[in-house]
Amino acid sequence: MADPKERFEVIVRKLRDNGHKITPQRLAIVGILARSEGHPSVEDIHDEVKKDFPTMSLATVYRNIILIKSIGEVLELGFPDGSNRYDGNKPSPHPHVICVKCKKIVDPDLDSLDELKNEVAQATNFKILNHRVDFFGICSACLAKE
Amino acid sequence: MADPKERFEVIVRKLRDNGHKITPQRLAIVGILARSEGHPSVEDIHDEVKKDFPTMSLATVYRNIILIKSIGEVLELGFPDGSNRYDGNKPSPHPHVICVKCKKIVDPDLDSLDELKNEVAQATNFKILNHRVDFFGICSACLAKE
DNA sequence: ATTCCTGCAAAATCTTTGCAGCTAG
DNA sequence: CTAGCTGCAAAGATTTTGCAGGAAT
Repeated sequence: MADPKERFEVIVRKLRDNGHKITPQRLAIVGILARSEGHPSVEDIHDEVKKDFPTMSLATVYRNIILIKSIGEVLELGFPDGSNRYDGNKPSPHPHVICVKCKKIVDPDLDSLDELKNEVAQATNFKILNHRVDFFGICSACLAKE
Repeated sequence: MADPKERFEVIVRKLRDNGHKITPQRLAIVGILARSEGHPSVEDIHDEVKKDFPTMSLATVYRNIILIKSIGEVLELGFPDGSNRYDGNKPSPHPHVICVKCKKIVDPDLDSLDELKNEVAQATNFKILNHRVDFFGICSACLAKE
């Protein structure tokens, strides 16, 4: 996991460099994304930020997430059930392993991924720009409970 | 690509075996899914089916897709932009390669995928049940146009 | 000072549900 | 017959937008 403080500073600098204003609400949202503990949903972020800004509206959370997505500093993970989760700690595409029981999300280190990407490029003649690689299963803790 | 006729029969039989009624509307939807030409969206399916059943409602398309998903005979692909596409021709999870320019979707054969899956299981101690592997890029045709 | 941002509420999507009538088995 | 299916319309859920006041630079 990247250092949240460092991520926070990187994102804030990038926002500033792109001419966006640094408001307290925005900073609060960036702070949560920089940590991205547990890959929060929009609602999670809203709830969290309301502790400090009780009047914060959902719309503002959405608008800031769109903004931060647009500068490439948060990764959006849409799931089959329609829910979205966010990762601003490690915003470049990386594989996820999701427990279908407890919803825990793990970020594994995978050596074979580059190999797979090369194989795809070769097999299809595409220029690969991006990817989304997720595995669904049951984590060891939930397996033990059965 | 699997033979659409064969896929059609497999799906219909499975519906029948599970005690679902075989209505003309249902057959029309199954027929489109069995082909899944171009990985259609709900709207695509609705438009297509309306040629034969002008009164067909969107709700019926949704309900049948949910039903056919529940028997595991169609794969739902949700995309970052919120749109869903369907594949009833090859309903088990498989990698996709999507052209971000022309939206073409290609199904590559990838040898390294099993290897990757094993690596994931080993690295995380998860029991892997399912996966979603998509690559985004630019196809050779669109590359040539630039 | 100006431009951008925020909060609120309304709008826009997309998907699901309730219900009455109809149809396959 | 009768359980399940369809069409319609209304309701839900989630995300986006318009606008007026307010804040950052």
